[in-house]
Amino acid sequence: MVIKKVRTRYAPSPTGFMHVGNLRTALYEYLIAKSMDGTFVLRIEDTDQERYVEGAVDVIYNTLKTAGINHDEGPDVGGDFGPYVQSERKDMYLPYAEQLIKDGKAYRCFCTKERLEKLAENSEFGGYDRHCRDLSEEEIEENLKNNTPYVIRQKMPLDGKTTFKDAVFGEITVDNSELQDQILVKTDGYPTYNFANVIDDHTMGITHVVRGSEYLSSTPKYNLLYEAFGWEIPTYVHLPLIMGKNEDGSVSKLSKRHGSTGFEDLVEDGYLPEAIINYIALLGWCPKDNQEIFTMKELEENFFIEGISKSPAVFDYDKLLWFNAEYIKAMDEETFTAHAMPYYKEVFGDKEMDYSKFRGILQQRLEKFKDIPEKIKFFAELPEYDKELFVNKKSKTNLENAPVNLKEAYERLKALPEWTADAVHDCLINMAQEKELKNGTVMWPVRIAAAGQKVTPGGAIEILDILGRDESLKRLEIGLKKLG
RNA sequence: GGCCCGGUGGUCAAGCGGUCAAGACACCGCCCUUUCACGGCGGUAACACGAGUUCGAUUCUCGUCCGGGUCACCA
Repeated sequence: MVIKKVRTRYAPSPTGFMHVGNLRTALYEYLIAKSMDGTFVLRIEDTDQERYVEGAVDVIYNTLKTAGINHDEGPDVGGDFGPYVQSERKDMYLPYAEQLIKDGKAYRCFCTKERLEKLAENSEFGGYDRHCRDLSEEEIEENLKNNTPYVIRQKMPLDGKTTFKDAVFGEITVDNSELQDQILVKTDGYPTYNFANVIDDHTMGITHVVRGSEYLSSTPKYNLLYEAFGWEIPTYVHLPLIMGKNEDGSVSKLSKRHGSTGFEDLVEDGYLPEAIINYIALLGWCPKDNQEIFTMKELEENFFIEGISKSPAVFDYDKLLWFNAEYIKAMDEETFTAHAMPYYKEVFGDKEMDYSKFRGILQQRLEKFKDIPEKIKFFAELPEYDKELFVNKKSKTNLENAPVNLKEAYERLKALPEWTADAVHDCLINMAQEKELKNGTVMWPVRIAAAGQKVTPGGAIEILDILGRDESLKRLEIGLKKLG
């Protein structure tokens, strides 16, 4: 038995927006191919002339690239099955449709849009009444002669059932009477999505058709097409939908109204591409050992179709955020600083700072890089604050002892021969010991005076260290004045 | 509405006839501690319901209910 090499395809239409649901489909197609040493193909489905969006194809390229989903074949990289853009394959489809007409499996429909609209209004079920399915030769000839615009429809069987097998949902059977005589070729000569899809998948040798489960109910139509052509039916892998929470608590297919659902939006919001990929990989798929953090390479090695879930999954920003923080924590210094630099500049401009010290206080408490300015802006400028901040029960500080201890700390710090983190540390710790105070009783007022805010990344020592001697002492003086 | 699919804690999810029903996020508590965070430890919380099959059902079957998807000259 010859085992065919696995070929999957991602076939987005260029709308200028890359939804995470689509991205997850792309990811799974990629992973299915890679996990079986197969080929991943990118095909652009631009048969809808009216929806063409400038630059939309670039959005697809950029997204796939930054997400780390690299295609082996596609419009930009070529391949043996091109062209990879449907509009460039336009001429391929009509002959197939005409072949079907010849075989009695499709027919020309000359119905006007008006007639169809009326039909929809009057009928409970909607759908086409197969008016042109059995036109006489003469009628067809006449219409053709008059250049009456027509579409080509597929002749669905009127009775019986169609059964197909899906790799994740199992066997699904549908009554053929449910199936409409769907349009294969539009009046403008372009194929419909469904038709082009089948032709392209077959001619491109696609072995695994991976797509969202919203296509489950139209799959029998696809299969009837494959059968009509006598082609081998591919393996179907339908993916459970990604859902979004609505304001009223209900859920529905994730869409723009659920917030940032585009890959670019998410990145803009501060989520790292690796974190997004890692998160969506686990939305609807579970590894054998429950591992959570995955590199793309690990995903390629561990992915398996049986691990795909049947039930829809709600997109959870909290969990995504957790992944983001995990990825930040795992970064080496260079990577971290590269990501953080734009935000440092936002706060300090071109001023020289010791950024390695910022990494020290930030890396463990950052969920998104874009939170940096908010966290460190007090270094650039002492905020206005109320002296009540000096009061803290747990540290045993109050308005009576804070001025005393702060004054003492100030004097000791001022006398320090060198201003290093260690020196500051020893100085304050020694003071606490000598005075028989909790460390916190000394540290709290110092930190408050130095930072001017209750919560800070890092403690008193790190803050004094970064601030430097002059600025630190200046701020402590302000604090003393406030307390005095 | 017809058809299709799904239903394990708030969320993601293991499970695939016998388990005290994993784990992660979120939440709560304790510890660590110089605030916050990180880290460590612990806790609250689930098999939608009803029949049937079986010695035994979360697991298999059917029904009910709930949720979602789909019914275009859009993809």
